[in-house]
Amino acid sequence: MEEQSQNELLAIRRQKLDALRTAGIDPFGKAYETTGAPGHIRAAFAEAQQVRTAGRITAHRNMGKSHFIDLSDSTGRMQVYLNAKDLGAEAMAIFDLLDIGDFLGIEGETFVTKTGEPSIKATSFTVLSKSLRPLPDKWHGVQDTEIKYRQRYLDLISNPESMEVFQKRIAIVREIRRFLEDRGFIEVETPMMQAVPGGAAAAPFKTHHNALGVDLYLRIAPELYLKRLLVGGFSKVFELNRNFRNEGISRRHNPEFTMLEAYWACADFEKMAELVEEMVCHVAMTVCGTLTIEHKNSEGQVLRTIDLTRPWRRTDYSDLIRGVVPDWYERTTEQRRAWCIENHVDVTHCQEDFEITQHVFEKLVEEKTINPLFVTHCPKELVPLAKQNTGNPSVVDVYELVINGQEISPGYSELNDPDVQRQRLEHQSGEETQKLDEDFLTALEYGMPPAGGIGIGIDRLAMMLTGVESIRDVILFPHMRPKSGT
RNA sequence: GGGUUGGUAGCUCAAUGGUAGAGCAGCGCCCUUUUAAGGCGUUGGUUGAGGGUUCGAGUCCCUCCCAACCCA
Repeated sequence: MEEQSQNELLAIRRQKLDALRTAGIDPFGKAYETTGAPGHIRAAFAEAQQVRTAGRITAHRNMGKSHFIDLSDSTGRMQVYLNAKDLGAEAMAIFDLLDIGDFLGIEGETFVTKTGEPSIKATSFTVLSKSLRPLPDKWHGVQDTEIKYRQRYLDLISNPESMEVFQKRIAIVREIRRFLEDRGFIEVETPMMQAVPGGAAAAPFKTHHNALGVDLYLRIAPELYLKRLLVGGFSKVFELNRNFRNEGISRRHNPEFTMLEAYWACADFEKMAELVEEMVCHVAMTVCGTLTIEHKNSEGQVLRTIDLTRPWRRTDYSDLIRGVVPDWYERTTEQRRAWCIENHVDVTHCQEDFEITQHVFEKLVEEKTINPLFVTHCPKELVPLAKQNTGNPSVVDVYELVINGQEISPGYSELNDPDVQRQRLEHQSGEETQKLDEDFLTALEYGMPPAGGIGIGIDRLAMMLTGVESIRDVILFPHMRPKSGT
């Protein structure tokens, strides 16, 4: 409060607030019926219509006895024309107490100005909410990344391109749900607080339930619960919600992120690959209107173009490795290590063979793959929850979908042999291991149908489809270190 | 955790170690079809925080905080 009274801009707005109250106007008004949102009226514009709309004042062009303002919300903007003759001196005195940022309801008739702008000629206005702080620069918007992320509302108000990205993300999620429901998948909700954080190998967030006196973990994946539902008789299920991983924060990682997992009884990883291919193309067409996605830099130059045209490439994991180092699988561990050091792929001494190979894959295949690529038959150590290949038990029947240099989606033929599943979970090796969920193994013993399963990182999918380079740009409120003293 | 870059007015940005500036916003005046409206005038700063060097620090040095990017 002290800080506020020191700032002239805030003090002036508070003076106007008081003046509104003195004039008998409630600066924080009540419900206001409209005939449409600003953007909708503009999009379906017709002249000489009586309309009521409401929005935030985002621009003010003062011509003396007449004024133009823009009213905006997430639907867009609509210009309103106000003049002293129509509104009267009393109303104009109230109007003088308004600022950019205030919420205003207006009633009037639509017309087109002589410059061709669809407008509403106001016959009355209603103060809906006073803004006590000035908005960011009307032309440049918010550029400071810290403000964009910490005060996302300011980013949404002043940067239309940010609003557009989030509208697209929302549409992507909606279209995925629609797509799956159209194909008979049922959306379910499974625990986010789990006694054993299973289904993936990642550090969990720990919490405590007081009444039960037990530690619980925020889920790192819903997989083991969705498979219990396959046991329970659901044959097509999905869950589209948050996972939590207590790991690093980066351009590609947020501690909480959105994941789609879907399971289809009696299907396999190849059928799931088909499904994902169809789904991503459906989403791209409905949300972006194209299968050609351009990623541009801040100057508007195209950095890369992603072509989602079907069919997508499917290639064996080992063939991709051989594409990089033809005699990779004929080499000894030490020879592989030596190759990595020569080629600037970081390896450590505690890493096992499959991990070294995986590093080569990530650096020299994954990061360089822009167009969709299904990488099939990965080493079994990487995927303990998938069925082993009958012809080659060292690999599993899975795909890993790579687009835009990132893993977007894994798909498995799900392992449903309880004994093999126990063994695979108990004999995991390497850096990452999963905990044993005994009840999950019990469920498998009751019998789980063969099934295909997929996961899709929704944030990364949204990044790919909207052309942004940071996961923070597709998450409304990305995690930041709390600011001390505030 | 390590490295690089940055933090200056409400916002967007300037400023060889030598009086902290501009545009927008704000405030005042003019203007009844503008749209980054225009014209004239004008207010606004503990330069992220704290130390140090110096006659003098936004600028150089140290510590810390926050952020972005790269690496682990």
